[in-house]
Amino acid sequence: MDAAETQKTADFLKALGEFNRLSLVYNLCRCESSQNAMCLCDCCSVDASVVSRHLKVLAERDIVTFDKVGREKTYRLNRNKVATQLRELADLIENSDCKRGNHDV
Amino acid sequence: MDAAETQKTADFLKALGEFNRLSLVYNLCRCESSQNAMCLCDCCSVDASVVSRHLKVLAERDIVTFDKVGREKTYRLNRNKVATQLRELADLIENSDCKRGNHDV
DNA sequence: GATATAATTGCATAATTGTGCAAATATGCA
DNA sequence: TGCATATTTGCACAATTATGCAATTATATC
Repeated sequence: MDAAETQKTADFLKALGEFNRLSLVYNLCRCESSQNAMCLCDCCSVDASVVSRHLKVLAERDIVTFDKVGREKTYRLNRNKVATQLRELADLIENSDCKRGNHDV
Repeated sequence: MDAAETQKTADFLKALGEFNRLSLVYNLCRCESSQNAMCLCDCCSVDASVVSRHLKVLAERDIVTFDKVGREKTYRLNRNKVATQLRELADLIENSDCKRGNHDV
């Protein structure tokens, strides 16, 4: 586990680990179709500019993806990608143990 | 998903989402036996007081547990608990979708 | 072109967080 | 008791981050 990899995982977790950003994720979680940013504003009582910045952070970590349609940006959650990353971390934490067999992590 | 629950999950992710703390977790990951704090200091180049504080944060979120043996505190990773929390989040993100069947989340 | 809406950006600021150092506390051992 | 080691805490400070507001950009519609 090199430092760059560790940093990347930390950044991913940090992106999810903020109240308003996690609220946005949960909000997108409940919707099959893409949601535009203004719609997402409703779920957290902060300025639209703040939502914009939080969505940018989530997009940078590939937690959400967006399409630009006209003047609107519609966001959707990268369900599989996020779930996979979380499960990989879970597996690593649960199974890696040099004393129990060195699962080459 | 109420606000308190969201905050709790965010705090858990935030605890893991910091470089030195995640390094400590990875370090504990590789060891079956408990490790004392001084030993854990080696994995990140920061002051012992900093390690102490990071371990406190991890303990507050129940990511690690410790035993006090003499003047030493030995820490071990709550593998199952952490892995379970991560997997539950993964499942929620991957499966919850009101339009696709409302998996009562 | 004029106007309205969606989203971003610049700026200032408040709040939080990570850090190191020195001192304090707790424990073990001679 | 005196000294060494492990850990925590108080304090100051640097760095990061979250936020709101105003201005700007981009696009749609009249």
